[in-house]
Amino acid sequence: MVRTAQAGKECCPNVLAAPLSETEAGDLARAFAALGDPVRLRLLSLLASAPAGEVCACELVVPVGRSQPTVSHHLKVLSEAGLIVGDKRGRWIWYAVVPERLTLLRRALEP
Amino acid sequence: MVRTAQAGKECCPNVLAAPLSETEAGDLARAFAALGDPVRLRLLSLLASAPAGEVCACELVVPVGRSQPTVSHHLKVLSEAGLIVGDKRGRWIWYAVVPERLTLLRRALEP
DNA sequence: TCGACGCATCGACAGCTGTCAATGCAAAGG
DNA sequence: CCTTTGCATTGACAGCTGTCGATGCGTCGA
Repeated sequence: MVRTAQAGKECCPNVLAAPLSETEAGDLARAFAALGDPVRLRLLSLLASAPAGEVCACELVVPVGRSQPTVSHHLKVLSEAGLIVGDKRGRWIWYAVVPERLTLLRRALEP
Repeated sequence: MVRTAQAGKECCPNVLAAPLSETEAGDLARAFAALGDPVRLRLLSLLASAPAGEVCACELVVPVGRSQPTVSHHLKVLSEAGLIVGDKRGRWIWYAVVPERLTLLRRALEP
């Protein structure tokens, strides 16, 4: 497993500090690409701004105005990018953001 | 002189604070999508880590290992996303990052 | 057991994207 | 003037991506 430094001190590659290696650039690019879609940004926003910090997937379809399969697809993309996690409870799946992952991306853009 | 929107409060949409509108999401998504490519991230990184803060376009082709038209294309994408600016001097064009733009994206990911 | 429900997967399709060779174009330099 | 140089644009193409309807699969309630 490619444990490229998890949340720590010299934790993450920084875009603005030194030239990125190809692998660093590839990893970061996948994460940013996951943010590069308006529907996914809105999904992320809906999850983060929910009082409970998590939202049932069934409540995400209407707000974003896409079909259920499309929403499911976007949730998968966000999930594979490590930006959200899903918790299955009975028939429902509750999704929540992974703040550490967002922090890592924010750090990558720090001066 | 651009004293619009007192820089502090409603400066920029935040993904994690409240549900994004479609236009906000679209605008942010375009910016993040520009970061969603390893070649563009490396270009950005090369510009930012340059001692002079800017780099001649002619010095970007070899490091990223892509053809000159491809590099030109990526520079255009970054430029249209407001992440970099080009300054033409004689035959050369010197590119530099726009730190304010990156700060705005970082803010969008703040808790 | 059975039907309804929630979510994922599949198949298909249009549109977008990254890439390069060829070409165009403006700015020096001769 | 003509040539060279640096960069952008064009045309073309394969691969990826967002989208939806149809379908499959597991989980509950009746």
